Amino acid sequence: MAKGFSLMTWNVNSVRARLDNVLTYLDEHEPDVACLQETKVENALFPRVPFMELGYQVALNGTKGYAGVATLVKGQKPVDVQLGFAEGPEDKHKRILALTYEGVRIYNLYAPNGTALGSEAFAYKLDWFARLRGELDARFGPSDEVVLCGDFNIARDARDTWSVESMKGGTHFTPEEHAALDALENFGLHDCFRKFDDAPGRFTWFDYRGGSWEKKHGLRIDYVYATAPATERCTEVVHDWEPRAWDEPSDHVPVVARFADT
DNA sequence: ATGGTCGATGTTCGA
Repeated sequence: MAKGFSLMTWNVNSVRARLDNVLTYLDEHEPDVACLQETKVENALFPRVPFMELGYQVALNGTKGYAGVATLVKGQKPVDVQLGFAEGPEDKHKRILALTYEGVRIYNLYAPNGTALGSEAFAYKLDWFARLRGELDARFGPSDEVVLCGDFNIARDARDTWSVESMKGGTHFTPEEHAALDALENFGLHDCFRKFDDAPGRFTWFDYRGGSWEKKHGLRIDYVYATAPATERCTEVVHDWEPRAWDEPSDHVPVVARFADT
């Protein structure tokens, strides 16, 4: 018997710049676990107190001014916290934080952006996904309850772009990135949102530039992936566009999933 | 038309 819970993932693009928005959202929605990406702050300067006042305990993997993830757990101490990859060279960009909640291993992920085709950063992105698949192989089986959520910086298929044409020549929609995501899925992971909704245009990110939000020109790059037993427990995944319309928004929207009792 | 707007940092960079 494991208790049901709600899981939010949100790339907040600086937790300090977005503090009021994030606190407002957590206060209204009270997710049991909240995975934040792009916190852009070293651990010592993370604003722990206002989250603790909302009842959250905080697990941090941040660095100065760039990238960084944080996982907030409501009313419980974070269990079996892992920062970065389990093995091999350090994840120096601070993009991974895993913990266990109600029997589920929850990975909070901020995949590398990739910057430009042919760049070192693009090669690093592909290698990062390969290492992630390797870690799953080494530590879990597809019958374990594992959830990977966060900003994957890849649009999975044409429905997840506002225009395939606009993606040409850039990152986030290349054969190499799709192969990397396929390899991850082939471990035995399911795209939970697509269990409930197969429509195009269900975006999670809208560029600050060029009036993308007003035109609804976005991408779906934030995901909740789960192994089969966890996917069976998943009863809902919502992309909440409301905070994208608030003042001083993140360019990403929160994604909230619900997992049932077992 | 290779633009544009953020955030952290420092007079650019990554996204």
